[in-house]
Amino acid sequence: MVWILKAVRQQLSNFKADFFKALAHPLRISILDALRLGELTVNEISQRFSIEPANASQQLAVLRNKGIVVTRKEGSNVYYSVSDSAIFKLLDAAREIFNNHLIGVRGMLEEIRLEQAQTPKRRGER
Amino acid sequence: MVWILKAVRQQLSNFKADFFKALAHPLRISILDALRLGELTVNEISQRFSIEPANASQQLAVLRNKGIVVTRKEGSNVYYSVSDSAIFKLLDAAREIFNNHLIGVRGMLEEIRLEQAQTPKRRGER
DNA sequence: TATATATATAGGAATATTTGCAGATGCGAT
DNA sequence: ATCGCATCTGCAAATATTCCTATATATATA
Repeated sequence: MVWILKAVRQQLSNFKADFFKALAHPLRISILDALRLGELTVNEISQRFSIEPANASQQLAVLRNKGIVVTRKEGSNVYYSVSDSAIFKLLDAAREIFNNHLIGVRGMLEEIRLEQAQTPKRRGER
Repeated sequence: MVWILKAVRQQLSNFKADFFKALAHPLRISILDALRLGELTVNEISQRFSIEPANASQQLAVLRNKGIVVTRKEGSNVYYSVSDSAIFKLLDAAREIFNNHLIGVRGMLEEIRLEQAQTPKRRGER
């Protein structure tokens, strides 16, 4: 009957992996950071990050399907908020790891430099 | 000059996302859990999880590229260990979230059920 | 009722990831 | 030097994800 334990452990790993997969997207990370200050509607998020409302709704759906965010409907608006402050604890732990080891900072600066060199931004552009 | 801040924030989100992406794999989650008790060689990991050594090495390379694990070479063996105990803090935070909300438990049971019923595969089911 | 707004979902093309396997590399022993 | 072992890397097919467009649904307003 040991195979049951193995199967459960494997399934647990699968679901932890799915959970991290939900976090493994730049836009979704940014959205969660924005939700630190409180709930936001799809429209507000789409405006804040200059993306299509459909795209915002899609990314929020990914977070919602994993239970990371919850919704509250008011009129025709849907307010999204983080379901559990432990989520922020997790994000803080991630930040601590970044601070400890400066993972990828050199590469990050390099990428910014390349990005600007490829598509030079004009003055006053947001 | 505001675009610099935006670019930095976006790059930070990119790198956090890459970090979570490295965690977003069942095998890599299992490997990190196994590394809680101390360092392991590629061979030990491949035996413990019944996978090809090449596969173990590949998954460890993903973790190594993100600085999540570090290596120590001794003879022809390479010992892997977690680089920062904050990693375990993060995994614990993830576990707390799971315990708080039982994220995906319904889906987990569902998947186990489907796995058992996989032999007679049904139409229209994912 | 019709119309506009807010959100959700379906489909598809472009892109990225996973997986297993073959070959390459490095190291110790003979 | 060759052999055996441990590890790493490259390749390619299968699979999954992203992002966009179009459409659907629900709600408020005129």
